[in-house]
Amino acid sequence: MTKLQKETIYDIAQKAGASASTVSAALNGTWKKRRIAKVTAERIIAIAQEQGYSANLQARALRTSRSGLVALLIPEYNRFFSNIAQTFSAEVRARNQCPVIISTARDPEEERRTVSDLTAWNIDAIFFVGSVAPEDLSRHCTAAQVPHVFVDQPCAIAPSVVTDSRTGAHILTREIIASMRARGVPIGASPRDTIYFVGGDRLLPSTRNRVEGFSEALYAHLGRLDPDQIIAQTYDLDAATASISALYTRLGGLPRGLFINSDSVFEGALRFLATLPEAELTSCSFGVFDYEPYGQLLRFPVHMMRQRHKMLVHRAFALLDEASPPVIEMVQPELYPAPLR
Amino acid sequence: MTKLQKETIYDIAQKAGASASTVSAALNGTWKKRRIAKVTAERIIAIAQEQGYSANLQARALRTSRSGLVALLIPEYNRFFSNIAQTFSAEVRARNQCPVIISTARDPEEERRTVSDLTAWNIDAIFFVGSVAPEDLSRHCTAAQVPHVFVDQPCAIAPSVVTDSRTGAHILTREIIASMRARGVPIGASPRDTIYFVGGDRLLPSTRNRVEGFSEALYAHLGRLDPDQIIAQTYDLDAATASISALYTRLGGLPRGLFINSDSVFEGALRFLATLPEAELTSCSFGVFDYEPYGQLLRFPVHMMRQRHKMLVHRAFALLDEASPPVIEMVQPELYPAPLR
DNA sequence: TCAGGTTGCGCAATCGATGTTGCAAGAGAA
DNA sequence: TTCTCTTGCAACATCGATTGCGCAACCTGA
Repeated sequence: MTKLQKETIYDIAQKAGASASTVSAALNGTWKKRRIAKVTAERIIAIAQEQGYSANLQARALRTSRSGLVALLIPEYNRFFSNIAQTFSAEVRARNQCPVIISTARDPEEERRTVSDLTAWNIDAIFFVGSVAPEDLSRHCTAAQVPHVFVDQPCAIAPSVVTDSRTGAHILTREIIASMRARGVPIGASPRDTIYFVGGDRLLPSTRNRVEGFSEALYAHLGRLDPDQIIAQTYDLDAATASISALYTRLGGLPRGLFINSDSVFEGALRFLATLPEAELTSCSFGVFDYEPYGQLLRFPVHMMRQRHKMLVHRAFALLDEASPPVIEMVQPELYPAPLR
Repeated sequence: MTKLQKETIYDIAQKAGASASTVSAALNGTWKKRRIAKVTAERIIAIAQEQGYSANLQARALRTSRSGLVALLIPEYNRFFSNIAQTFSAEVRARNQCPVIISTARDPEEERRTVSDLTAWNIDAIFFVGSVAPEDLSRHCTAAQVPHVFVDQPCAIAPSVVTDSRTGAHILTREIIASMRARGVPIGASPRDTIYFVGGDRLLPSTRNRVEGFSEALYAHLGRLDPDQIIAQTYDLDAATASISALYTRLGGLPRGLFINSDSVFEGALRFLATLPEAELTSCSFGVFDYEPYGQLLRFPVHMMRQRHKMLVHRAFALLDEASPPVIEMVQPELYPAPLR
């Protein structure tokens, strides 16, 4: 082992009998531009290698005001966001930058603080996934001249890539209806003989669109829709448990159809559902707007809409690269129907 | 909005009619030490606030050689690691530092590169979770004088906090045995009438310990154990699917008991299991060394061992804080028996 | 009134990498 | 031989915050 104090380009310069600027040029690849002799560059590179030199990135970032960091902000670590994170990391690495992933717990204050932190770090770009207050964040980034994109939750004043929630919800709802009909449910005959929408935050565009798609599809089939059928105040897991439980009490049993918004809501719902006898569960057709592999193995049929996380991320990078104006790009989700039994 | 060029302490200094050093002291709280008048400090702070000033963190880090960043390295984003990440983030925030989470895909090369990157960023501390080559990484960190802790996968030369896999596996195995006995399985009567251990990498300590706990418990009950019963080369999801499928073919059906190592292996296994008729599944007692809430809702009974992620993280911070010597601290996991039906 | 102490703050060096500018040595042309 | 290019490299200022040091003004007591 060498160095107690970390090595600098000056140390390398001394060892190579060159100046710091020459070393810098040799190591960061600009030596050709700067007319450094090939032999000199190679000698320096060899020495740096053997000394295990690595540049002080703060110094570099301070000088160049570019950090090589790209951040991803997610609300929490559920399956969907984790998938996004995975794809994101790979993509950033491929570009020779460093991915930084931070969860902000759906807290607007936390989001703002994090963005401030990141801009203070001279972050090169920020990806916002499912953020709560897009416009506000976008303004911050613009002020700090940080390129940014929104994923999954659109922003009116910045490029965004979102799942086509409305179409997806429409299709998923029709799937639930088909499943109910196949089981001979007299749709609309009683308050229980219809579909309820549970979870998410109505104030957020993605939930709003899902509610719309759901409503349209159900209305198209039935000609009416009770506002009671839509329970969408929060993505919170515990709240989901409570909602389903309350619905069960109110209806005197499970409804015949449930549209569940997001996998965390599904997980919350399952906590309550687990307490019910099997027959109750199999009498209800479930649709989940998210994909959860375990869903296909449950004791009751679950239809799922999978968001294409890879596509979302790829398109987001594309928009960043082309320094896109504020547009909203749609990506269609994929239906995973319940397996037949 | 203000500034196109970002503000510096010099700008603030000018506006406050003070020097940069005074501004610096006022803003970072050292003004008392530096005998700056309270009124001066407050005036400066007020101006900075109203200008929306935020310090250039590279400059600070360059000068102080402390970045305020704390990193967490995880192999991938599954449920367990995501939980760890969540707990970690909260804890780091509470300490007024910035959490950075990076997944390294169980690739030793990637791990090394990431550690180099991080030390180049003057990272304040690194948490390694489930890392593949602990000693090597630890040496790197020590050379770069970066405090670090290992979680879930122990390191011989650095403080570590791990789940007591051996005891946990022992208990889980006994639970599987009890479940088989309750169903009247003649344990040991035929190759199918026993338990198989699937998944994980035997070369890694945590898997090795689980294999040991498993073997002990089974041996204690049966007095013998066939090496064939242990299939542990990888955590890979696809490989798990293949392993279970192969096992099924080999035995001419599912075994009566399965010890499944980790949730990703479980997910892989389920892909194959989903293709089997229900009766096959309910004839097997499952134990999973990980916790997956959906597990309790599957069409067959699953016993689970939950790792206490919060405790793991808390203890890891404690070891860091006390600049602990290389010790291995154990945390007991919690049994989640299959719900009765 | 003067030595000694305290209070309040600014000067300038520094962290390590970058890039502009300029200088010297050699190659070719006249 | 002298003059112009080209090649190869070093000096030095710079990015923005931090911090050791020192200076001036004021206070206190003798």
